[in-house]
Amino acid sequence: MKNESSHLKVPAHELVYQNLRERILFGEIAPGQAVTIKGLTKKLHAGMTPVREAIRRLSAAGALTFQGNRRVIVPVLSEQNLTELNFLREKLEPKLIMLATKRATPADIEGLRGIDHELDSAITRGDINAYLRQNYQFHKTLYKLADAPILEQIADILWLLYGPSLRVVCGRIGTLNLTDQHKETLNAMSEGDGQRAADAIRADVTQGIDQIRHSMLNS
Amino acid sequence: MKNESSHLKVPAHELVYQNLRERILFGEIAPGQAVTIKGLTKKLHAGMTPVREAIRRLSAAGALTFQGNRRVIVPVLSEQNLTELNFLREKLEPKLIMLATKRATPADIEGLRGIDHELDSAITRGDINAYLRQNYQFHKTLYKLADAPILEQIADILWLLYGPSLRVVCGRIGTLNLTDQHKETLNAMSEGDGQRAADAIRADVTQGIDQIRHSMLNS
DNA sequence: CAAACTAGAATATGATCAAATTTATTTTTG
DNA sequence: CAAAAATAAATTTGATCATATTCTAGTTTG
Repeated sequence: MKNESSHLKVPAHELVYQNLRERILFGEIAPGQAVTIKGLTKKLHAGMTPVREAIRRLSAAGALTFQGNRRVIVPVLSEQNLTELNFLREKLEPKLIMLATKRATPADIEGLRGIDHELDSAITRGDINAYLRQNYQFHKTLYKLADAPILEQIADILWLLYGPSLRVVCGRIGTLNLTDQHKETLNAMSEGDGQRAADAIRADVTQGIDQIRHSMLNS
Repeated sequence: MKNESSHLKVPAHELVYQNLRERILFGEIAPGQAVTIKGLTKKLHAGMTPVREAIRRLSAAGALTFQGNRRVIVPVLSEQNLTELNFLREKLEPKLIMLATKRATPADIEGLRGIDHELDSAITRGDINAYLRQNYQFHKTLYKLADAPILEQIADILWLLYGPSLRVVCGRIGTLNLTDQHKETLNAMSEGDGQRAADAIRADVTQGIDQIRHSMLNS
């Protein structure tokens, strides 16, 4: 007899990982800020081993970097880093959208509209945290629809590199100046026009990176 | 004072990571094969914590995957995975070559010719292990020349996904049927013709993936 | 100014406990 | 009775922690 899908016990190291990942992804730990093992064990009420493993996973993804000695920080993006990120996201996201468009059901698209609506609401409320989470959620949902595990894996990694800086930008310029191409993307998707959806998302990506780049210049 | 070696203090977890990474990258641990913590502690004469951390890092990169329960294996690529890998490598490698071409000195190109020569030698000797290492070395050297850390990071991850299967192919068809576009790449580079170098490397990439795909079909 | 000291953080070990797989044993059933 | 199924014991492996050791950086002191 197998134990059905009853109680799936999630190990501590996994929980710590997810917790820390979100803190980084949504800018709770700012770029440049150090992360210590001791500090996390206290903050997260976890043992040393789980924290250690979570840090290793995130540094393997580039979300944390070793600073020479034994210090670990959330990396600060350089101008060149942004160019590289833009290059990759500009190729990846349109591809993922095209795959997603082929597979999306009307219900899927409806779900995406719901997320986008929450996103708009967060923008008008000026709720940065909700904006970041909904924006991520929108893209992440598309990745899952695309059903392309390796592309999704890489896209996730890129988001970990790019997310923290997005928070910095929003903290600086607020949410009101933010725009997105999600409506156009969704309209194209519901017509099954993958190419147009891809173009829209490419604009969305580049716009996001440019906003970070611009914000970095006058800082 | 530090008495003995003024060498850099490389932590055990780093050594274990590098060791395990190479074992996976060059197919010493075949796709589908399981990796256990206890097993590695014995084989590598290391403690549990370092082994554990190395496994986390590699599974964060996708070089190891959790198989439901608590079993960890080197993943077996599906047809679709190969398509995704090809898509990414086909974008990445040409870009890296173009960047490398801009920065390469004659000495750099000479070094690459040396590696390529070793590679040819390995092919004619039928030395699969040397072939895999020199082939990786060739590309890795180009990545470093490009001086684009994020692109390099992603390229490294892709290599971890694709390397193990390359070994399987070579074990099946030997090295004699292998070809590469490295000569053409190097000639183009030394003329500063990044576009031509990019085209050559794109052919190299696609050819490599196709060889895996073909080998997978009749297995 | 530099050598010695010190505090704190990271690294590493091995023990312990829990979960899962394997093997052995018993029970059921055709 | 033998084959299959179910159960129980044994073994392996993973998760976590407490503890010891090693480094690093900062401070004191000669």
